[in-house]
Amino acid sequence: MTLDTAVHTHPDPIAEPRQRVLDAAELLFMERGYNAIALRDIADALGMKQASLYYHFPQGKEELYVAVAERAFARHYAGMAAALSGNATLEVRLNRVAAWFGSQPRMCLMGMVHADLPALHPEQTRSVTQSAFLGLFRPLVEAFANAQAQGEIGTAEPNMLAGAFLALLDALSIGMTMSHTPERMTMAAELINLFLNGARAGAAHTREA
Amino acid sequence: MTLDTAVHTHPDPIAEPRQRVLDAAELLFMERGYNAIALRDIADALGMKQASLYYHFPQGKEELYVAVAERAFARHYAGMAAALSGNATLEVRLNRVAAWFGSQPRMCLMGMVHADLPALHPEQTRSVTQSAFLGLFRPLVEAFANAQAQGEIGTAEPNMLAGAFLALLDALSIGMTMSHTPERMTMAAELINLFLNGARAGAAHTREA
DNA sequence: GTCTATAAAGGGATAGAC
DNA sequence: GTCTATCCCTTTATAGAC
Repeated sequence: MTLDTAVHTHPDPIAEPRQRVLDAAELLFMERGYNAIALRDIADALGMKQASLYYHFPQGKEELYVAVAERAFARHYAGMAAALSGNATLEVRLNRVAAWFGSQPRMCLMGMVHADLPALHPEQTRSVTQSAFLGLFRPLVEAFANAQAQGEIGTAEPNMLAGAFLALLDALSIGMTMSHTPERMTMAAELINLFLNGARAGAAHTREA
Repeated sequence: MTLDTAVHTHPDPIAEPRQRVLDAAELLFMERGYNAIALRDIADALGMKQASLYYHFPQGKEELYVAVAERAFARHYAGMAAALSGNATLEVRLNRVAAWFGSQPRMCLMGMVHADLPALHPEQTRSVTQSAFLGLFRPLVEAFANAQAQGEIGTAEPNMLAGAFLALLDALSIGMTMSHTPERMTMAAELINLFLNGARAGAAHTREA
């Protein structure tokens, strides 16, 4: 399966510099958020002047941010599909997802939903939200629903499981940034282990029964 | 136990208007982040002019933000202590924590760490981080370590458990904002149930053994 | 304690040369 | 494709009247 995604299907000579801009912008936007980053910061990272960015993204900052987000979620759509494919157990799949997520530029999902999306025009907010749903949330929901059908885990709401799992992945990248990480993948595996044991055992929202 | 915290020990006639400013600022800062909120927004919410804020917080925006954060974490310090006190099971305690957290103004912890703290001067970053640690993180770490000593849960790293639990609480408030909530506390209880089952079962970071 | 007025800086965006 | 120059709006912050 072609994991290098649908982004550069043919090495369009006009599309390549655009990717360089997106790369630099993604690092900054995803690291510190839409409001914290000035176009000037991105231009500096590229060794160019702020005004030059308007050649590549005539609509300015918001267009650039949306393009960054859409591209990132498209990449995740492919990466998640690969991570969740095949006949492996849910545990193996989730560890693949964590590995994929960790291999990507840091993305603070919670911060994005909380602070970035509200700063965009409503239509853009909708679009980016949809991409995030398709790229990250839905694949997980389906994986959990699948595992339930196989009896691998209990009957907890798949939407909740997906949300909780994404929250843990999100926290993991932050925890890594802060604490002097005791081997990233070790902690990911421990977290997944914890999560899966919970999903296997409990399930239904009744515990007083 | 006096849960109305150590904030207004004596109704200082000079401290009250300050609290009103902090209240308005907290709602906005914690809801959308440091960079997204202008002093003007806060002044508007208070029905006053932007310049007037400098009477209460002469050092300006950063001082105001830090004061908001410190006060919020001090409140959490008290609220968490109350929620985790007594002889109840860990499950009851964690549900009390979730209830407490849900009763407070929304605070996007992940977004804060990710986007707000880096925008402050290093010394302030340190101070706020410390308050967050004391108010939220450490109490949970101790609760988990305690539960482990009692054999209530397995031997997973308490730091990791606390981080994961906070991440879930964080995601819960966001999930509530987005999806048309199927009863907030129900979902909290389900999440805690899942989390606890995981903590009870697994524990050690060895699963291939 | 709050206001008006204004300085000073920052950041998004446009025009036009090269 | 990138630059310089500039416009203009927003935001932080200060000065001083009331």
